[in-house]
Amino acid sequence: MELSTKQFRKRNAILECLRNTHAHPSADTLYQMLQKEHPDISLATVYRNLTLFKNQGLIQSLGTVNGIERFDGNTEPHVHFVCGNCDSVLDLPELDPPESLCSAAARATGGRVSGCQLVFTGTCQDCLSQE
Amino acid sequence: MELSTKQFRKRNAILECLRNTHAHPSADTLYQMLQKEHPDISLATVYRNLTLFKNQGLIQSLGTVNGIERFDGNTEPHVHFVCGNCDSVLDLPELDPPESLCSAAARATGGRVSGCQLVFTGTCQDCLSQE
DNA sequence: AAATAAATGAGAATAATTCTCATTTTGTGC
DNA sequence: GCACAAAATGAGAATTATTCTCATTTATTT
Repeated sequence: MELSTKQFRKRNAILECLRNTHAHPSADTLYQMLQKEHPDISLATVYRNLTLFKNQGLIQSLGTVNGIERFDGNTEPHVHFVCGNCDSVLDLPELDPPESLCSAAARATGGRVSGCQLVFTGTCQDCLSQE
Repeated sequence: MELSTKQFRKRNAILECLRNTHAHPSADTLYQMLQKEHPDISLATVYRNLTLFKNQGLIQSLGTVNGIERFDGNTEPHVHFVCGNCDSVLDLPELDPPESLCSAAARATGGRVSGCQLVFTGTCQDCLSQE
């Protein structure tokens, strides 16, 4: 049987697009990236499905950078760097993620710890060289 | 000479209020806290001065929790815990802040690292006991 | 193929934050 | 103390990322 593009839900396209980039895009950036392949996609659909994926644990939110939420299709624990100049987000696979400290954090709070995030901030290499 | 309340700028009140709480409040929460002493304060003034303090390094932003920015009057490096149920933010002074890893992060990125944040997420003790 | 359920598009609604501008307060020089 | 300039503030409008509504389209089930 033939599979036309239309048969694939846009939902899958959104997830794949996010998984295939290291740019840690916002909903709107993702929307623009998707328009090449899906010219009729709606921004609401992108938001809707990102929320869905988040709740399902298929993706993670990095929180907001300059008031805009950023997403990561890689749910493996890893460390991030955020450039305060150009708002780019980089992975730092060289550094150990702090998951091993979760139990200590749970002990300290008396609550349940389900995740953690380590984020460095500063100026990225590209922005530094353009000064 | 007598010091009437009016002589004190609201700016100072905002900074003091933030420094005297461990609640990591939002701008609006801070606004409500301030209204007892300053019934005529404006929400815009709270936002304005928080932005100012942030730029001056007098306070730090914790980023957003559920789309709302949270602030911390304590600029000493320390670890945070965010409850995903009640949105409360707790300090974890028991855990080592990750500042020592900044140089490794700078090496990994090739950029300049000016700060870092370690945040644990989960369910706080209070919310756990209410289940 | 009919009926039901799920997903989507378009635009309106919401809400946190920022902006504008008139007014008030503070600081400075006389 | 008084006139003037500079800074801070209040009130509400403007902005904007995100969510919601609902009619339509697409997928699934029988």
